[in-house]
Amino acid sequence: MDKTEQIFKGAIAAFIKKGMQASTQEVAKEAGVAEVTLYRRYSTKENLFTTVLKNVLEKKFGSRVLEISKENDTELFLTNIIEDRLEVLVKNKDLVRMLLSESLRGNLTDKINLPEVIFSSLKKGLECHFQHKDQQVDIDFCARQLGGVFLSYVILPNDQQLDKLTTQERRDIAKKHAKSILSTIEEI
Amino acid sequence: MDKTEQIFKGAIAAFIKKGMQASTQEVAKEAGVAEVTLYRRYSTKENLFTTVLKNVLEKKFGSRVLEISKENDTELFLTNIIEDRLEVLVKNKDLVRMLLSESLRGNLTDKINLPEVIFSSLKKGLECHFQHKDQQVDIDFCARQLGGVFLSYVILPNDQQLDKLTTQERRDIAKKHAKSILSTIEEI
DNA sequence: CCTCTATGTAAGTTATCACTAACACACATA
DNA sequence: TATGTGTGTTAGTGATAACTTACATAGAGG
Repeated sequence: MDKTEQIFKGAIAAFIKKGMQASTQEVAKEAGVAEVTLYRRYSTKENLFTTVLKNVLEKKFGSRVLEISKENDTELFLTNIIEDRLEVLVKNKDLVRMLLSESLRGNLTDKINLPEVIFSSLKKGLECHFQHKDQQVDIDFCARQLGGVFLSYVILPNDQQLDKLTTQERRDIAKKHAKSILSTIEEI
Repeated sequence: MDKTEQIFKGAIAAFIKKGMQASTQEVAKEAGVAEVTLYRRYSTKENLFTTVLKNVLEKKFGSRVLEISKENDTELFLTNIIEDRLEVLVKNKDLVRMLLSESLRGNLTDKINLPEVIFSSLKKGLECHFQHKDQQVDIDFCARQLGGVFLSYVILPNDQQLDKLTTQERRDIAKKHAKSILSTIEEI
């Protein structure tokens, strides 16, 4: 089996369990690899984690936002973007929570800072959509509302287990949020 | 000066800087107290932190939600609740971010788990308000929307420094969010 | 003056952790 | 066959941290 793959998986597993405080020993154990191998390949623990996280961020959170933003109907566009991102975030809930926890602590560089990444990608999508429609909108406010929706499902308790709902039920929820956000958008 | 006060302040300062990983040495230094004093009083680091945090949560985040929920006009009620909580959260932003970070990591007990505390207190306020009005509303969805607003301002990057706005500007923002939430509430 | 309580100082214990060094082995390629 | 590359094993270093122990001191109340 590919050793790099092995190490990445082990590092993520350890990272999810303990955050950046996960010891290299734990990572090695999870990965089924000698501890010294990690140092030979990545020199330091910090380098190991940033390497792994950059990779994960691209692979698991790769954004379809720009593609979605071509949809011309704003309510549909918002619904799609919420549905899409919500699914990704909730499917990787543990990972997302750890990334949020670490970025709140200021442990992450800009490139692996999830709030930063999400927020700017949302803004780009919104800009693209509304530019297309020649509509002037408070992009920041709108992106903040969208971000708030995601954060609420990742952080607040009691989630009616979003991943256990049917596709249609999830879509209904996304639509409800979309309508709410739409109500604050004023046409010129 | 009161030693207990001193210790609490030092502990919070250290906690804000480093989270629960702050060493007892650092706490002692911040508090201007001998390290061993902390152990004599609180036995363990964990006990020290939970004691301090319970105290802080009551003192700094004490809720006016129930009082506010008596307001009969729903838009006004929502605006007030958003304005009130947003001010508290943003004024203690560093502390809030640390509390969120630690609770995401599962390091906190229920009683000092900020998302838990905020969410349930919001739900209580909403229940109270709508019961009063004999109106049936999806309390969970509504509380989640409110929570999302708060989280978005605490976690997402914000250039427009909420605490630097005038009272009126902040109120306008609260009102905008309130209207958005109101739009999802249907009367019977 | 005596005693009790809260505190400080200083030293030490035990554990963990990031990181290194030395050696051995397996395998591929020249 | 000889050599280099990547890996595992084992041991070790130096730092830090939670927590303890022993002893000295300062102030309050009897």
